[in-house]
Amino acid sequence: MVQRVLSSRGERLAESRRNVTSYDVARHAGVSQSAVSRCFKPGASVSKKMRERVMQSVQALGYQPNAIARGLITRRSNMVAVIVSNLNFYPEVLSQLSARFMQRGVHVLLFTLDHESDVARTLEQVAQYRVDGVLAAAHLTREQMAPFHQRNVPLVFYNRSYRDVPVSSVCCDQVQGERVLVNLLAQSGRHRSYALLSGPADSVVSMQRTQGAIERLHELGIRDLTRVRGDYSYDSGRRAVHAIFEQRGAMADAIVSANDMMALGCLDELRHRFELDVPGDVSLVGFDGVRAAHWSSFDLTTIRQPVESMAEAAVTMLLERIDNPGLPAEKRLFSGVLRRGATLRH
Amino acid sequence: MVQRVLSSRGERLAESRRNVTSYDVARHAGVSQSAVSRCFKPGASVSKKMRERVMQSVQALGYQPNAIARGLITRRSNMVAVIVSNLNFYPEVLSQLSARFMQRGVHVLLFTLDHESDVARTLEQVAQYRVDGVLAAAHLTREQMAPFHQRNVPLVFYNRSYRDVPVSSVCCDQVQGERVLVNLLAQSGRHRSYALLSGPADSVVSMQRTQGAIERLHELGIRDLTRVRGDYSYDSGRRAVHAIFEQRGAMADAIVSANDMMALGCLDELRHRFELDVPGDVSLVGFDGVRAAHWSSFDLTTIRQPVESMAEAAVTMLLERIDNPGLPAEKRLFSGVLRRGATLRH
DNA sequence: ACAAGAATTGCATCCGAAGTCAAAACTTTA
DNA sequence: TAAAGTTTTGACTTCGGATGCAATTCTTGT
Repeated sequence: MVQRVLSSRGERLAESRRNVTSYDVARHAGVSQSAVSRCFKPGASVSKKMRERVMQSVQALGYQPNAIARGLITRRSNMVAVIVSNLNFYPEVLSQLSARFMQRGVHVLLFTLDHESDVARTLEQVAQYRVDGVLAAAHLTREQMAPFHQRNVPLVFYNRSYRDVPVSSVCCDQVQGERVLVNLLAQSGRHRSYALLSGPADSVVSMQRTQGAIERLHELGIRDLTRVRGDYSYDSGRRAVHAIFEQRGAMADAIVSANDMMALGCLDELRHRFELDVPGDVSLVGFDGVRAAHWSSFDLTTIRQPVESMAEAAVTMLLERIDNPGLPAEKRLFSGVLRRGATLRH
Repeated sequence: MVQRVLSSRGERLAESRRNVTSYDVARHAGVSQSAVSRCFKPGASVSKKMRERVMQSVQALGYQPNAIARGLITRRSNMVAVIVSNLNFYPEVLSQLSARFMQRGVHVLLFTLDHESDVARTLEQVAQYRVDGVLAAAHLTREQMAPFHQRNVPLVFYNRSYRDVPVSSVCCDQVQGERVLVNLLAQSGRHRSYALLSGPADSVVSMQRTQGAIERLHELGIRDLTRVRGDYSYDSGRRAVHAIFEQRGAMADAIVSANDMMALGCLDELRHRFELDVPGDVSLVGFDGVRAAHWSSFDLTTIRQPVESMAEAAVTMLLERIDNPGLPAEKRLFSGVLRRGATLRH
């Protein structure tokens, strides 16, 4: 009962404070609705006098064009979906993407995925909002991509590439990056035993990094390699150090971590729990170039992903494809930038 | 010329692959469009037979209701705007908010603000998309809030409270948190000189924290207080240590930092540049409870903001107000949780 | 089997802006 | 000044789904 009363009051309120529409403006200015609409279309045929009159009414009434209605008729929502998994790990990526989209007047509908989220349902939602494009920093199966291709919705992946699928992507060259790091470790000539700390089994990025490292270690004829797995988190890095120790019965001379967070965990555990010196006793390399890797407690040797360039490229690629649906898929691969820190023995 | 050809091809494509509409489904199923619409409205009056027939056609044609069109007629976009400043600092907040909104079937239109972004323009965009509500983890002036109040769009602030404005907010009690920290420092009885490291001048949160600390220090009769200012970043924390040293001619016994990031910068600079012992020579406290504060290199004493509870509260408050516009503004204040680390002398 | 009532369905209209096209209002030229 | 050309303007339709209401179908009771 109370509920009813409240909601009816709400309705009355909503009724009285209905949003100002282009018709209201038209009436107020004594012109047609079309005229009002045209005043908001850049490059439309409107006389100065008309534009002034309309804008005056717009000001007077506080009119704001309804982007929803506009989207319906133009079939352009002016929104893109950004799908990210584990937002916590790489906040800079989203931050960069968002800023760049906003700058170009495109709005971001954000979808975050975690292990418990229903990907299918999420993608359904993405489809229902008729976004103009999708930027995915998350893994999708081919079946999940298919609807976008069918509906001709441009799709660009960030740091996920699908070898045999003609879909656009912007990636950092994980394999090459790891090779550079392994080279660096090998060059010092002071490491006999290596440990490789991978990321989650279902992460393609981790797989590529791991593969790059193994490949190069193999080429260099390095046999003493211990492999452990983490989940990209700092804590799993700490645990990994114990796993390595238990597996070998001693610590490795060099640890190659699939990302920075885990590397930092390793570093802390090596120093504070094992009381080992890095780089004196153990060398350590990471991947990503997160902020904390630069902190003076760590000064990690790592490969920095050129996030700014990658974000710019991804945004540009997506918007180009929105404006021009005929463009073919394209994969852009950026090289990571080596950052020499102090976690590597010379 | 090429342009023209391409775009006309694009149009033709778009024409042929037009999205499936409810009319298409209706025709395919031999029923009316209303019937199709009703099948997607929970609790609508539809017979089993009808629903089956319609759903079969829906499957066959791959129909997805157009959320834009629905939003136009229902005046409910089912989207909320989330406005955040400096996304990099508190990724967990956005992550929590996004997950909770998604879980309740509400979509997030993300707006990020930085110092160079045009707030007015951004808010205009928010208004044009007719979002059902706004969750702001950023500072807005009263004038900037006004349009939302006028249009009856619920607005909830995260960690920004406006003393004299009747607007809803969910905050962490900054003042009380700082008082707890100062008490802790004072209790040890080993600190004579204090330094207070504030955040940016335009940050209300920083002001409150600073105020809480000063207030309590004053009550405790502590006179030896050096004040410096940072910008919340790790690097500014490092610089602050130098500023303190220069200002006093010596290091302070205790440093109260307005956030964790700066505290970590201080910590690193104290240890590695000044070669001082923390907590042996200097005690240090932060605020926020970011991940890195827990890392074993730091083990910072800080106040953890209960992000999960706060995000849940903010989301709930906003959605309640969307469903029931009559609800009055409400301010919820959560206490921070003291985390005793190892940066405090006993 | 039929009337009364309940449940289901379809028609018509609406949401708010944009685009088409022809009429109207200006310009320019002869 | 009239004719021809150009620019502006407004009437009307459209986008795709939701909803009030009347028409229809299905129940139920007698």
